[in-house]
Amino acid sequence: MTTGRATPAEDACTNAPPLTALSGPVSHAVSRVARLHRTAAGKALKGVDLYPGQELLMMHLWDRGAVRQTELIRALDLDPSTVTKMLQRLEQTGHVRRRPDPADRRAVLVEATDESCALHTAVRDAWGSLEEQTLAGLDPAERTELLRLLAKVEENLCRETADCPDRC
Amino acid sequence: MTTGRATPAEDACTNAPPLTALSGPVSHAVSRVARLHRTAAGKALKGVDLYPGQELLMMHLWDRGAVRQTELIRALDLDPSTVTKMLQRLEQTGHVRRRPDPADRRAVLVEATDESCALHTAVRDAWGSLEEQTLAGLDPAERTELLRLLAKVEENLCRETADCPDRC
DNA sequence: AACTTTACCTTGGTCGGCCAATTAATGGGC
DNA sequence: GCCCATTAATTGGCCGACCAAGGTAAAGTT
Repeated sequence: MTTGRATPAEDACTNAPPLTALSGPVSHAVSRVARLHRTAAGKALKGVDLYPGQELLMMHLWDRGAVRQTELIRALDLDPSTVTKMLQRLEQTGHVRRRPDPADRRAVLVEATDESCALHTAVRDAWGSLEEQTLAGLDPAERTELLRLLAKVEENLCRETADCPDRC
Repeated sequence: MTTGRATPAEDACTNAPPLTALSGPVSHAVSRVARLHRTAAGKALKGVDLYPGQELLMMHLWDRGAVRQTELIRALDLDPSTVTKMLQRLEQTGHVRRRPDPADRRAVLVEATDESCALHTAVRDAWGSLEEQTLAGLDPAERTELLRLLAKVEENLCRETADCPDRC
């Protein structure tokens, strides 16, 4: 099998019977949709001085006020180091302020700056239109069905991964 | 409003009426599912010497044999620079080989190395079980429905973003 | 009180992604 | 034949995300 020529693309490896797009249709779809969605979010947030991902953190701060970093880590389900670095950048761009927690000298309290509040509505609108764009052409029944199925999938992935002590 | 205590979390900003989780339910769900899915893929690929994202590129190479980089860029819908860097790393780890395209001196032909073919089935199995884990508890009708809705969403995001000259 | 464990955060490194700008080769119009 | 637009890749810089290790402070044990 090493010397035969066959069709140019075939037998590159073992004479593989199946093909990419069929091996995990939903998995592939999730990947693509996620990246497209993130890109779209990035564009929607273009004029807001926020990078995709930061808006979720800011939303949480706008909603909950001053919180300690651990809370963000749990709420956004991110790695601690990720949050640290995001906050460093957000602090540098003036969207966030950090101060030591008087009640626990290990902890840090984080809150949105007053200036950042100007972005609040802009972000809300951006996410609104993003949601609308995402769901265009889906009737209400389909939307709730999609949400239900995604929730189920999320639970599947979360449970089996088993790194969610309390979120599930 | 600076001195009042109110509820601890409220009025951090404008007295915002709505709240994070409600602003874009599907968008949030997509984000979370995507990250969980990616993490799960990473774990499944842990013993395979591949990082999440690389497996899709390799799958394409295994399926199609030697292709030029442009084809990967279009097939995976990634930025050219992303593909370049991924290939540099994959080349360094010995999974991929690059050689100049004799027909076009600008282009580069990429193909999976023979060694990488050992991973072929492992990756296929990993994605198979990942797919199964993702869809656990969904009956066939729900699966096809999910797939259909995701395709619709993908088209929405792809069309409006309008950076897909031919893919849509 | 002294020791051990646990919790909170940071640092350094690596990857996948994007954008902007560059180089090099091809191809079309004239 | 010559110039110019197009296409193929690369480089550098940035961000989100992860892991592994480290340092400090709090809580629990004995």
